[in-house]
Amino acid sequence: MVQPNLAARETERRDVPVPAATAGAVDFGPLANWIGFHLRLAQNASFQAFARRANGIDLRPGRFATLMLIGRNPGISQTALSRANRRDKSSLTPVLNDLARRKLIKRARDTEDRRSYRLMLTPAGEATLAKLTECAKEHERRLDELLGARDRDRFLEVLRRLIAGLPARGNGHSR
Amino acid sequence: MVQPNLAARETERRDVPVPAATAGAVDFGPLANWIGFHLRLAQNASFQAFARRANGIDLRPGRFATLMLIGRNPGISQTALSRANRRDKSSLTPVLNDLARRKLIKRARDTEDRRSYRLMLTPAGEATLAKLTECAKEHERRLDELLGARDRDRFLEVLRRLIAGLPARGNGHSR
DNA sequence: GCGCAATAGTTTGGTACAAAACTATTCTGC
DNA sequence: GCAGAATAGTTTTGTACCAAACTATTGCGC
Repeated sequence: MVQPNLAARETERRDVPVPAATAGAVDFGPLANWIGFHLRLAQNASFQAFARRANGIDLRPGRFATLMLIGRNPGISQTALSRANRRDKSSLTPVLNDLARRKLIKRARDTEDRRSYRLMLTPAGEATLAKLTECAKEHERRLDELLGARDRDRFLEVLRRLIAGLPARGNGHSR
Repeated sequence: MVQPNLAARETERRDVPVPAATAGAVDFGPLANWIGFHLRLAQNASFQAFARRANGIDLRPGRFATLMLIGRNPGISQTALSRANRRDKSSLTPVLNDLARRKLIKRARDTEDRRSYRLMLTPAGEATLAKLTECAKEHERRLDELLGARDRDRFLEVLRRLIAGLPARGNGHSR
């Protein structure tokens, strides 16, 4: 807990004015109780744990939601997908290019509105999605272990409240 | 509940053989109940809400934690800081360069170990930190409104459990 | 002392994202 | 029908991050 001085090892060192920082403990100040900070850490930890689990597969968690949304909504447009996934549509272009290059999705021009694409999974995409879904289920099971089923539900509900209640980019007043 | 103003206004388009995707509702499948997905959305929303609030100031939320940790731990080294902030040390270099360029922090070589720097705030850095802290307090108050004080505490506790329980990069045994 | 492992920080290369400017197509008012 | 607004997607630019390779300094074994 409280540090033995690493200075004392040597013979008498000079009385250096070392603050706690250099030793073990770091003072987080108000950070220690702030939601935002912990949200970042938790999201990060969850993301990395999932990525580690899905390591055998060639896709990272960011792509997973994309694949799932396409699989569940065949024919969806890029704009609708980007809204559902809460990512800017411009972020989607390179992701979809990559997924198409790997033959996991197909992009067909909409015959009625030739501006849009209609996205859908290829059989290979379905298979990859199934594998990732399995990884995600295990991941969620791990989270359930950590949280317990009852806490988990409340936790999810609170997350939803935050998501709905905080003004996202254009939210609050559409222009 | 959460019915963002999608383009649902003009739902009655022509009699296109449209799957649900193109119209208003998107099927999220299992995503709708997965913690990881909602963590990402919540973190994102919180981050953006904070950034919006701190708009007058020239610093974004990423820098805020850095400044706070330096302010609370004067003389801290870059490595210790990166560990506390859970960011790779290489990410820190450009951030600190920028903060130093703006005269918000000072970097002094440690006289006893000339490899390390000892970081501390300048008076301008203290002032900026104070302003940001005020923004963060308001932000947290907003979160409290959304969550209620009781839920908030449980929520924070659950976040901590996640952070501690999920294997971070090198985690499992820190030295 | 001398070499070698460990440590502090930087550099390089790559990924993921957003915002704004751009192209192509469709819709609306008249 | 045609000018201009709206919409779908792409490109460009800039930020934040990580991981691995690198430099400089320190500590360790002998």
